[in-house]
Amino acid sequence: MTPPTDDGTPPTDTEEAFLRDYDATAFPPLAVTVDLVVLTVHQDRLCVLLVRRTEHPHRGRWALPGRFVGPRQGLLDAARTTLQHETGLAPERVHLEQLRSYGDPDRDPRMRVVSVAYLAVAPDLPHPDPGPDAGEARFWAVADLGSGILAFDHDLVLTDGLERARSKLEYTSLATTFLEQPFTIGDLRRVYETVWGHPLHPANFRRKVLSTPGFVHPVGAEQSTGRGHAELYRAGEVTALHPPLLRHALPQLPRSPRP
Amino acid sequence: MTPPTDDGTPPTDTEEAFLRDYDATAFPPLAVTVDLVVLTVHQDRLCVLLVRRTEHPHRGRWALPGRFVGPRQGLLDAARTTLQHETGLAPERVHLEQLRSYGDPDRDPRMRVVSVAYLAVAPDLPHPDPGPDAGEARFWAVADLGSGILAFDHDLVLTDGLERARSKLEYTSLATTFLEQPFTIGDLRRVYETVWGHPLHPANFRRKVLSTPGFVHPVGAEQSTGRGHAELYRAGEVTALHPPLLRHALPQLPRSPRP
DNA sequence: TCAATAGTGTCTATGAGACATTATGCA
DNA sequence: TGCATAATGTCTCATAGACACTATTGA
Repeated sequence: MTPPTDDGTPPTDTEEAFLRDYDATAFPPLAVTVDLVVLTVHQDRLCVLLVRRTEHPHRGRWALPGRFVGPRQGLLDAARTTLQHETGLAPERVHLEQLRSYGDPDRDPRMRVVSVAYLAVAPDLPHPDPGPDAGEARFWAVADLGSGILAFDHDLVLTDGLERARSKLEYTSLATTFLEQPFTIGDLRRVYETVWGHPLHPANFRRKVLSTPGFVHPVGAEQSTGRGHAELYRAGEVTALHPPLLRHALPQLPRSPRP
Repeated sequence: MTPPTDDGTPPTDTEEAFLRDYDATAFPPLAVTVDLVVLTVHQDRLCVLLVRRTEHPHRGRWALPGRFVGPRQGLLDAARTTLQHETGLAPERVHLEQLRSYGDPDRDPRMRVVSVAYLAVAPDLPHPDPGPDAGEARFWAVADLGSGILAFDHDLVLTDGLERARSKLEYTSLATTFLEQPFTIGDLRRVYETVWGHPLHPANFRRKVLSTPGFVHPVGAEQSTGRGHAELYRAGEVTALHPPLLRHALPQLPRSPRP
């Protein structure tokens, strides 16, 4: 890391003197924000939380929820605050991880803004409940969003977030965070089918999930709503799946009618 | 994204007027840096590029190479510039990807600094060649670095970079970027063994690599240095490996002597 | 001649993929 | 009664993992 190009300050001897004389305001103005890709599955549709911008720039357009990072605030703190503010969800029920950062010099017309994006996965909300002063916020089905709709470079951020989520279903137990607990194997399979966008073979999916140690555990009860019966499970303690459940597998063929 | 808390500016009507009156200097001072985890394999050892700091803070300690991002500079540009400055490597021979960002408010004693870390993988250099005015820079074997050695939070950044590299060997063709081309299957196996830190079964490794379409292609020549003979290969066009080469596999058992 | 590595062949156990079948509860 | 889903069982094929064996070169 090279020192900043502040001019005229001769090198000092001790680190304390260096820091005392350090002129941080000599840097060109720059801001750091966090932006969130909050995903959920609602009625077998993959949905993302969007907010309508009430201020310039891009006033009136839809954008990912986000905020400026406070002067003494950590990045994850800022992401958690945004999540709480926009959804009201208890933080322990939401998966939250850093996605990547976006720093194109012209991505924000106001000034140089570097955005650290986070991916959040939440269970389906009874009411998608934005906070009191959060303005208009709602979940949109990802399939209904064309390109060029979102403000700033949020189309790109959303694309990266979706790919991260789809990829993490393969080798982690992320899918369980889309669900309320307890859930059935069929519920879990529908999460995979919805996020990946293609049907899976029910019998083989069930066998793979139950043969992966620590993925799910039975709670010893059954659900009798819906068709037939279904045993209930809770999420296991494992986060990394060995072996992984790979995409591009198990297209469900229509069954030929029996004679 | 909420608007900045600039006080006293009444809402304007058009986006142009808003941007004209926008006071970016009202933000608290903050800087963005890039830091690089540059990995290579030298003499069957996994090595990382470190530079000795010539300025406060942490003067005299070793750190990951990095720099402040220029006011009109993209993040990847800043990472490429740092790589060129510290190694003199042609950028097309180096794999470079964003790792993650670090934003603890106290990670730099000078001011609030958010660092965007990048992971670079380079082939073994004949001379680890730092630039003209780059100061002291050299590759260190990762195994020789204890914890608490590096400046700032670079121990954490290095740990994350190593895990990313180890993980990407499993499901991408990243390993080939550690090698000069052409290379032998044994060279490729030694990269895996060095980065993962445990021996692999030579015969099965060879079969897996050659049965993964697009991973490597034979160049139609043989190498006769070293023991025996070895066919030469170049990296294929594939970046994602299907199926992946999983870690935690193939410990090489010592062969019992034949009677 | 020996040692070390490259490369080939083969056996077995496991698991993926496909499909059949039965059980259960709702319309 | 019919249908959709849950759940179980079974068959086949591909491959991982292990190991034996030969070939080739340098010490």
